[in-house]
This record gives sequence, structure tokens and C-alpha cells, in this order.
Amino acid sequence: MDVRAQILDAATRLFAAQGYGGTSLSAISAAVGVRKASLLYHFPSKDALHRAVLDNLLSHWNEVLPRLLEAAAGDDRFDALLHETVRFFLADPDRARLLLREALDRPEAMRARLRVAVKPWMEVIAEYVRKGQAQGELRADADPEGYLLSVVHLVIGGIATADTLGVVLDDEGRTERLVHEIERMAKTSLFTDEGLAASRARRAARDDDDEHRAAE
Amino acid sequence: MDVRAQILDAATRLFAAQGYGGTSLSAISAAVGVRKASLLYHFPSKDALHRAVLDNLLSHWNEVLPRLLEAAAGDDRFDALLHETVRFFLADPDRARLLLREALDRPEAMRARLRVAVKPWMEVIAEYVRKGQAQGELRADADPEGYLLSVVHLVIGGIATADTLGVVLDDEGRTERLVHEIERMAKTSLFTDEGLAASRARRAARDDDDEHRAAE
DNA sequence: ACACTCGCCTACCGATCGGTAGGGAGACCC
DNA sequence: GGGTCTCCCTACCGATCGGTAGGCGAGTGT
Repeated sequence: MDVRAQILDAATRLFAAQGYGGTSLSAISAAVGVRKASLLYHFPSKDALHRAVLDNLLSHWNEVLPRLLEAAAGDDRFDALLHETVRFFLADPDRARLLLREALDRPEAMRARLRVAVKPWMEVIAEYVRKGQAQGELRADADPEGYLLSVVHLVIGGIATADTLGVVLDDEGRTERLVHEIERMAKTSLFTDEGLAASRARRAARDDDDEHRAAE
Repeated sequence: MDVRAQILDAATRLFAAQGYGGTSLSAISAAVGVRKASLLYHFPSKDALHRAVLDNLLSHWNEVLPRLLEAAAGDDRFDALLHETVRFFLADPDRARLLLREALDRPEAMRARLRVAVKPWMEVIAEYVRKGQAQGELRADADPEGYLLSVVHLVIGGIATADTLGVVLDDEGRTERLVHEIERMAKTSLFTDEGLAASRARRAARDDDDEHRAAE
């Protein structure tokens, strides 16, 4: 891996763990094994490095999301979307921590980023929620935008602090247990009980179908 | 207000907004209107100030919670507990931001704090959840500890970043809307639909009762 | 009147911060 | 082989960091 990528990687880990203000350029360069001046050759300033780290993270996400939205089968869209979102942050909890820190540290900048990067998607999905509500599959009293926001939040926050808050869950699979409950909450509070049953039935039918096709 | 309290207050606001590492002693003392050396007269070090800020916050909470647990009527315990928790953090969102930052910045220290301050309460409430599950009022597939953790998380995270994430909710009452949805999700994903109806019926009866008593 | 404490101050400390200047080894082009 | 570009280095900058030393004025107790 080239030095620039190593710097980006180390900066991501350190910013996530100690925050932007709490991480010095010396610390990052030391983690990579080069001198501070070399770091500043690749990134002209600490702020530029910070932007690069965030861009790197968000571009990953923007690359995953559209593929996900169109790939997910129409009916189980929410299920797949939720699960893949969880997987994305679970694959590297530092992603969740970075976003959380950014929201706390620079609310104004984060707001601007969200406005252009997230809001359009959010509106598309919210529209699907409204359709599901009209069909009686989703709870009518849910606030689509508020719900989506809260779920994103539940996932990001839950994963970012799973280690810390996991103190009340003594067993070792605490993260799995927490994630499982998060997914359960997200689904239960969106689907009506009928919708949930219908969704399960559809998935069973599809799995059956897949098996048949695989057997051929 | 005496200077010490002013310092504590300013430090709380600044730590919440910019984090511990991102806030200098000069900034805090400037906000109060005294010199840095005067600040260090009241608090021997930055770290001591930080501890004082956190102790101040947690003691508030520990003062509120027990009163809350015993005051809430047996059947609507969850409702009252949830709502008062929301109110506690909504009254000063900096509380939520501070806790969130602490969990990110010093996971080890936070874990220790949680272990002694939160875990006992959590276990008591989880026991009540299990009872409710046995009665069929609460969803049997919920993981009591995981659920409680996630709700705390949903509330704290939601309130801490309501301003930032509220970008997708254009209207002015965004915070109210978000909070309302958070409460809805928390209840819907815990109560069975029967339990929810029963709870509503109980509350209606009680309100009726209150009116009668007030009319006498 | 005196000593003493409290609360805040000015002045300063060494360490570390983000960032700059400039040099040198190696690869590549002509 | 000379020129140049890439990449990393040593050495240094002024600013700011958390923290210390010590003085000064306003009470307070005796």
C-alpha cells in the first residue's frame, strides 16, 4: 500500500478514536512510520487531510447505496437496505464513529453535506414508505422521514459505541446481540404485524424458489 | 452565580460543542470573563475540570432517575420513564452531546462509569420487561437489555444531533417531530399491539379519574 | 493595627501544535 | 551525463497549549 493510502488509513483510525482536535499530525505520521513533513507533502494541511478522510468515507457509501437500492427486490427493499447499512458500518465501526464525531464537531458542515448527499435518497425511500403505508403493510402512524433518520441514527450510534455501552451485556457476542435487537426494533416499529408476516412469507417463497432454481 | 459555577457552566457548553481536546482553558476562561490562571485556581487542572463537568451531569441524572422509577405508576412505568428521559436530555441537549463524546473519547472510562452507575438500574428495568413479556403485553422476541440500550441510545443520539440531522425535515418543529417519532418507535417496538391498546385504555381511565377528582 | 486567607491577576515556563524552508537520494527523460 | 521530478528527510518557525510562580487588593478575625 502506498504511503498516501497508509496516511489516509491511519488518519481515519485516529480521528475516529480521538477526534480531529485530539489527534496531532505527529501522531498520524508516527503511526505510519514517516516524518510529519512527509505527511504534509501528501496533504497540504491538517484540514485537507480531514476532508480527504471524510470524502473517502462518503464516496464509499455513495458507491454502495445506489447499487443497493436498485439491487434489492421490490418487496424486501427495506429489509435488504437495513441489513446492508448495518453491514457497511459493522465492517468498520470507525465509519460510524467518524460520522458521529463530524455531526458533533461541525454541525454546519455536516448539515451541508447531508443536504446534498443524503436528502435526495431519503426522499426516495420516504416515498416508498408512504406507499407501503397506503397498502397497510407499514404502520400508518410512522413519520417516514423521522423514522428513517432515527434508524440511521440507531444503526450508526449503536455500532459506534457498541463496545462501550456493551458493558451491560456480559456475554461475548454482545455486538451481534445488539445489532440483532437494532434490526428487530427498526422492523417492528415500521411494519404492521400483517406486513411483517407477509414479508416473511415472501422471503420464504423466494428462498424456496432459489433452491428450486439451484437444483435445476 | 459565583465564578466557579460559571466556569463549570461554560466548560459544559464548550466541551459539548467542541469536545475536550478541542476546547482550550483560555477559551473557557474567556467565555466566563476571567483569566486562565483564575480558572486554574478553582480547578487544579483541565482534567479535574473535565471530571467535575461529568460528575455534575451524572449527579443530576442520578438524582432524577430513582425519583422517576418509584413515582411512575406501575402500569405506565415505561411510558413515564421514556418520556422523562427524553425531557431530561431535551431540557439541555448538551447533556446528550457530552455523554456521546465521552463514550467516543474515553470508552474505557465510560465503561467503568456505566458499570457502576447504569447497570444496576438497567437490570431492574430489564426484569420488568421480562415480566411484561410473560404477561403478553410486551413483545416476546425483544431482547430486554439490548432494547433498553438501544432506546437510551436512540434518545441521546437523536437529541444530540437533532439540529444537524434535522436538515431533511424542512419545517420548523423538527425537534418535536423527531422526538415524537423516537417515542413512537420505542413504544411500538416494545409493546404488542394488544399491550399498546391496553396501555392507552388504562391511561384514558386514569385521566377520567383525575378529572372526576379535580371536579370534586 | 496586624496577620492571614481568598479570589483574581500578570508574567512566564517548557512542550507541543500546525506549518515552512530547503536539501538529498533515486527514478526518468533527453 | 545533465536536468528535472518525486518523495521523504532534517531543521526550524511562531503560536498556542496546560500549568506555575508570585504579587496585589479586599475582606476577616484578633
